[in-house]
Amino acid sequence: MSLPHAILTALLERPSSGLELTRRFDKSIGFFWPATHQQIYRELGRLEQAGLIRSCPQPPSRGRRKEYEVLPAGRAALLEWVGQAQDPKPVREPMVLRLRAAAAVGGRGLAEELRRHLELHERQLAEYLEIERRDFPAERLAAGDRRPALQHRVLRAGIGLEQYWVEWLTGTLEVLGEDSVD
Amino acid sequence: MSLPHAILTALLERPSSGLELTRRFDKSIGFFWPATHQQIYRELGRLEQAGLIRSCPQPPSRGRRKEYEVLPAGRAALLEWVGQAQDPKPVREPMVLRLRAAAAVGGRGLAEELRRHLELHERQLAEYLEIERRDFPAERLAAGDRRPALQHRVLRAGIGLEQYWVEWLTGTLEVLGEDSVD
DNA sequence: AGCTACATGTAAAGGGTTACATGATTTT
DNA sequence: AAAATCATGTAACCCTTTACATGTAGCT
Repeated sequence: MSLPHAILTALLERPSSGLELTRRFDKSIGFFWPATHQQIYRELGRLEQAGLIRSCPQPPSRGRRKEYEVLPAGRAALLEWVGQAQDPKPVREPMVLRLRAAAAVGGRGLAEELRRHLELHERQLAEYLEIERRDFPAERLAAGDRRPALQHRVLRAGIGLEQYWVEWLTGTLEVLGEDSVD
Repeated sequence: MSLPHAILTALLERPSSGLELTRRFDKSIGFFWPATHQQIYRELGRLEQAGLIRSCPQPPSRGRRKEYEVLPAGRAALLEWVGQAQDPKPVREPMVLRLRAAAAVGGRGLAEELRRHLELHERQLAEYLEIERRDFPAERLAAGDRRPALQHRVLRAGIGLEQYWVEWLTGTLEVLGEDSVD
């Protein structure tokens, strides 16, 4: 049940239409919870029916822009969700599986894939670092108000994860390169 | 399409019945691709129909143990999958979302949740390190044959990820603790 | 009027999760 | 024989993914 709460958070940060939300997801919240426009429209409908958000009172029609904002009940629901006990989502990482499969059956093409992934993760890392430079310059970090500090921790989670994969992939390529893989 | 290949890998390492596979998943492959017995039985049926595995020729009946082994076609399919181009799975991490929601709406209960997750990740890390001590003692690492080295990289992925979450959660708790969170 | 971009939505397929159902085997 | 346990399997639900469909607005 993360998507509806991700949407509530995004709408609290700024009221938006469905497509606008989709685009904002693509470059911020979506880093930790990606969603397509289909998912977002469906959830917007449910959230509105549940009375947690509302669309601006306009005659609704198919192709017309609908702007949503969070109602007090939505804010309350989000606040409750924040403190709920929820176990961490289990990891699902196919690349690691493929390495294990390669250990069992051999794998000629794997090194190339590892290099490709390394490049993808390096690119994502660079994007995160660029956002950090732009949104969290040194002086703001010293200021000590809580909100930017928390948002910075969110970004830091992404940075650290990408750094980790870069490191792991590099080390794995070294091991793989030590002798030819049949 | 990772689950069928995870199962093929496990069956190559050792032919097993469905329930046995489920238990083995719980303590090795499942660390990177968890699966319940329902998923596993469903996939075993599909893999058998596809001619990638076979069950020992016994009169099949509902409650009787069925042992599966990989056929040559299955090994070939796995080998092909290993080298295929597949983008990394996008991250989905609710805890990071919750932190971002807390930045927007406040969050009294979050610190407790962060501490609970910290403990869970510390426990998982300890389990991985125990496995490493048991299965990859120093002398085997020096030997230089490839297969254990690759399997060690798999375990190392888990260790590094858990270490990372421990570090991130610790740092986040510090930021959160600097002042009270409303 | 036709074209393009914008915006919302529907449909179908597949995987994961949870709860439940049933047959076989072992234990008491 | 009853109970507990092992083992396989069904069913329903939800979420995600992909492809497609429809309506609106602005421009030429």
